[in-house]
Amino acid sequence: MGSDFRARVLSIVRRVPRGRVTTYGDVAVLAGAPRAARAVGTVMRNCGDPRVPCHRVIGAGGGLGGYGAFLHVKRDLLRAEGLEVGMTRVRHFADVRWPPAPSKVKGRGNPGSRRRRLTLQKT
DNA sequence: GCATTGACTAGGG
DNA sequence: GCCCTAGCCAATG
Repeated sequence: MGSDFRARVLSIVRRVPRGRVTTYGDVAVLAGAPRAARAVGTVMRNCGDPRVPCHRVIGAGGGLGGYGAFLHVKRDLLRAEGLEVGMTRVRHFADVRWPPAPSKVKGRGNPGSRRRRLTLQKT
């Protein structure tokens, strides 16, 4: 395997149960790189593994994200799994999200929580 | 080995 | 609620 990160990401995505979805950021966290959400997208693009349900990986907030030139296919696949998908968003996102948000665990290191101080530094 | 790109994310307007 | 900006990481040229 080229990169351990890539294999790890694929492993996690494979564990996503049918009828559920996860975000690039979540996969990145599970992969051990909470800031590598973008890299996760890169891995997905070159998943190279048909058994990896890369279509279950969507963007933060329920956005479909991307699927090359077959975004409509991704939308259809999610709908086929019983999910309500809008034009560019997945409905009931919080309900179908995976993994289920732990209530006891508070140490949730969100990716890029506060990387920037202010955007008004233009002066 | 450096520079650019991309299926990302959150904040601010 | 949509558009733009800033930062991070891995892959590709």
